[in-house]
Amino acid sequence: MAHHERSFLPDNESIARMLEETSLCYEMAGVAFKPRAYERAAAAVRALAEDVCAVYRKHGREALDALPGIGPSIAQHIADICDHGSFAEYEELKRRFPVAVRELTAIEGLGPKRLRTLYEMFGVRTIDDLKTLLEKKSHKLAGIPGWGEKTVARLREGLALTQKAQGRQPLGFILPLAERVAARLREVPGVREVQIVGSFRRKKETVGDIDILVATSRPQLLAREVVSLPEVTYVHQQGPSRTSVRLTFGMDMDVRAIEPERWGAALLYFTGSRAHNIHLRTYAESLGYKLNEYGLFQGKRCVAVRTEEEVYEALGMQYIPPELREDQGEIEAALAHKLPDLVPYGSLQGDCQVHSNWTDGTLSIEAMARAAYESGLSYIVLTDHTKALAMTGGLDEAALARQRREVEKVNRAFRREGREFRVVHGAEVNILKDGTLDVSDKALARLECVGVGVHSYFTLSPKEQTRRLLRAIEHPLVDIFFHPTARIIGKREPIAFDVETVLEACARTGTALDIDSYPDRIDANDALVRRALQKGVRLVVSTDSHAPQHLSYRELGLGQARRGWAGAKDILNTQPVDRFLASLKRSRALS
DNA sequence: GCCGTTTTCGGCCCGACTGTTTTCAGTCG
Ligand SMILES: Nc1nc2c(ncn2[C@H]2C[C@H](O)[C@@H](COP(=O)(O)OP(=O)(O)OP(=O)(O)O)O2)c(=O)[nH]1
Ligand SMILES: [Mg+2]
Ligand SMILES: [Mg+2]
Ligand SMILES: [Zn+2]
Repeated sequence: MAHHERSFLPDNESIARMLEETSLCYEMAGVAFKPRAYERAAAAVRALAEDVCAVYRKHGREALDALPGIGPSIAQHIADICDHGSFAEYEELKRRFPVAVRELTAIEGLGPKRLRTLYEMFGVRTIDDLKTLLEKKSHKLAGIPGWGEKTVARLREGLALTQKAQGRQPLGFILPLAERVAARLREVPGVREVQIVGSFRRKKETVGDIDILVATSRPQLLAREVVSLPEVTYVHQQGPSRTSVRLTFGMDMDVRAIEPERWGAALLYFTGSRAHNIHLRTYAESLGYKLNEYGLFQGKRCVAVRTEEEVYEALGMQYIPPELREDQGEIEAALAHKLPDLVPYGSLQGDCQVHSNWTDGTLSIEAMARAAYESGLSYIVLTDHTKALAMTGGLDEAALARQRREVEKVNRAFRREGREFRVVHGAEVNILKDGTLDVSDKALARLECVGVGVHSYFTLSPKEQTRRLLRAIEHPLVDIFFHPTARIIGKREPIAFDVETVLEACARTGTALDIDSYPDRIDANDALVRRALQKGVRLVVSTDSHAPQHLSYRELGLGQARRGWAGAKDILNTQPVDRFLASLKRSRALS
């Protein structure tokens, strides 16, 4: 085939969406098992740090086939997408169901089967079509089997609610709200234990809803209390064991009640992920067990239920930390007793990216340092912006020199007080369009730690962007590559570059990759961390704090590091300051 | 369509809530 190479390759997200659409169309068609296969393949594409098309171009179709959940057929489909923008089966399904399946099935209560009826009987292809049908022609639905009055009313409400929904939100922004609701539930009589579970417990970068598990002796009372919480604006469902509601800030909340004795099995179920649960249950079945939220059973006999540890143990596995439960190889690793020792929470000794009011931070260097000290750290790297970021009052070489004297003054104060804390003088230096930096080498050499980041020219071609990043990473005085994709969740797409090449450059030069923990950055994220570790890249965790309350975001960064299978030894700032400094590129070059 | 857990061919997680189809389908967690 004379295949002309497309210059703008589809990104992983759009490929994953095509695979999901295929899955939904097969569900509409009533085909069994293929939907799950396409759904798994979509998840595999999303879990990839590299562009799947780049993998295909570099390593061929076999490399796609080797990915878990992707076999020969879907590998060919992906190859076709990369080469031609689509694949035959997809086009065929879209001809049969020329319907906005993802948008329409996102409506609460509307799934593939009902959508098929709406399309085939009333020609509903879009949300607007559905609105018209429900607003102006709903009499047409009367008398259709399975479309009673209440069903139609629920669909109408579902549509309105879905349009008002906020969508996925950064974990760090929603966590305080979820904790407030959880605290209220702890006050309900009969309640023994309350835990926020689902994607919160797994520390996913964004959360789609709030899932709360409650151990209680009085489930009915709990349900009544849930629906009368002040934050609740709508009740989706209310049964003896599960209540589902919409909250004031546009998120849904699922509360699951369970008998206290069944805590472990229920926690396992409600923590997920769905893919992890399915895999675990399938494996349990192969051993002759049945696993559900009430326990692990052999016939009628309950084999394990009290704790998650018991359940994993009974299945012959190591305990799998929640952050790994994505069906990305953790079950196989746990069976082989080869899970990594994940970096513990609370194990950071320093914060590698902190701003002061010398640029766009809110506090003085000293005040920020004291806040960091109080929060339990023993050092921060002060990383104010440099001059190309004019709107932040970025520092030039002279200002950096003045700032150094201030840093030393603060450090002397800590020493005088006998407090084990120091400010490391660094900067967040801009990578210019051509990969050069906006500060002279002489000034960089005088700093103790230099981080670089992209703050401009976000939309260069992947080739240009890669060349730009390589030049910065290869600079001998650059220690850390900050927020590597520069994405801002909900606001700015990640920059496009050749991930493999850039990570190899980091590994080769000893440049550390940053996990920026600010909630709408989370950059590097889980997928990129995992790929970086496979390439031998070293990491740091930073908060990008501009105010003292941001310092606690470092635990989110650790959560993401854990999701990327990182251990303490992979993260430079789990070390005390001397060893941290000695492990930076600039020091290693000297020794 | 994928995969090796019993199986390279045969099986694919399991349960809650809703509406209305008197026995279950659809949707969702
Ligand atoms: N066994 C099983 N468990 C499921 C299924 N769907 C969801 N769960 C469990 C695992 C999920 O983590 C948990 C909560 O469901 P959610 O839909 O809220 O998903 P989750 O919180 O993982 O992600 P989210 O951020 O809400 O999109 O319920 C399923 O199909 N089967
Ligand atoms: Mg959830
Ligand atoms: Mg949920
Ligand atoms: Zn920055």
